[in-house]
Amino acid sequence: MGRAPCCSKVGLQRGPWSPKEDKLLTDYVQANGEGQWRSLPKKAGLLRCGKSCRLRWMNYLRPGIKRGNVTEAEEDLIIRLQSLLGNRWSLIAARLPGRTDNEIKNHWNTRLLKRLHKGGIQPQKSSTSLLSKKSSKQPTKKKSNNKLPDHFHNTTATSSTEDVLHREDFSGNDNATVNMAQVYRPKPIKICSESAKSNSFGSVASGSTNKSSSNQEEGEEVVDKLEEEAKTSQVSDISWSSFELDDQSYEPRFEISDENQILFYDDDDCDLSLQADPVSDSNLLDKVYDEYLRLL
DNA sequence: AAATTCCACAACCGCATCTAA
DNA sequence: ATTAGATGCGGTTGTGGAATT
Repeated sequence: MGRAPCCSKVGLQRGPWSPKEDKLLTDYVQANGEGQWRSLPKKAGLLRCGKSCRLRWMNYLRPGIKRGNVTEAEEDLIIRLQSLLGNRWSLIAARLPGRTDNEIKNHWNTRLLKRLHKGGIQPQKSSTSLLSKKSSKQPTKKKSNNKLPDHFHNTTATSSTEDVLHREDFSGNDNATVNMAQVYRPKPIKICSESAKSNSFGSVASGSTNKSSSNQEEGEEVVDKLEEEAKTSQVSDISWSSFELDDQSYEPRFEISDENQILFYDDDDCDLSLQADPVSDSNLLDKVYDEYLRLL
């Protein structure tokens, strides 16, 4: 079904926001909260379209937004997540506290992409992400997932064997820009075999970006295998720290720390000190996976 | 110093998805 | 089941400043 424009553009202000407009919007949202974007401009005395207001608030005025100075750790995380998720900028942004999807997207398009190309690397597009099975057109958007508890936002379909990757709750935690790229809250992640072996520039170059269908199918097999085991009441026996496929053992690119944080790490060439802490709660992964299964 | 090109980023646009009537 | 409004997302464009010629 087609849609009419979100608002009539007649008489509306466009282009860069003035400080006065910013203040009007900030004051209104602080007083009334987010939402109702369509009616907000009128109520706030702004000659802007609701979409524009939402974008301005989300990307620039919202408290806790970090601007500029993207650290190497953050860049590395962006690259890894992009190789894993494709151009799901909102998902990637959710793992970088204070960063917005727009900023990450811009950073990727203007810097990281060029850097990768310079290195002869062909980053994968959205349609070829390791977690993409369907079309490249917004394959995993499931808005209902936002109704899940904050710490367990599921950003993909949960009613089938689709790829699953959970959004974490990072509110109030601002540690991810230090030396360690941190991801908060363990999220059940269906791991493709190749994704488990890839990371950053090197791994992107090593072939995870040009995944053949067979490799993708391999990853899906792993996912299916995990689910199959879970269905046969062997959940507690599933180890998320490693798994096997065709007599080969694949190590994940992350571990879950005792602070419920997922820590990405490299195996050789990473200079980001992304060392994994030992998992102190041996049942944590099973609990997380249980929670994931309940959602299914 | 002026003109041109490059670059980074803010903002816009169209569409997908959710939700309520 | 259908429809329309609201929201969110990703791709793309416009623009101002920096760098280069």
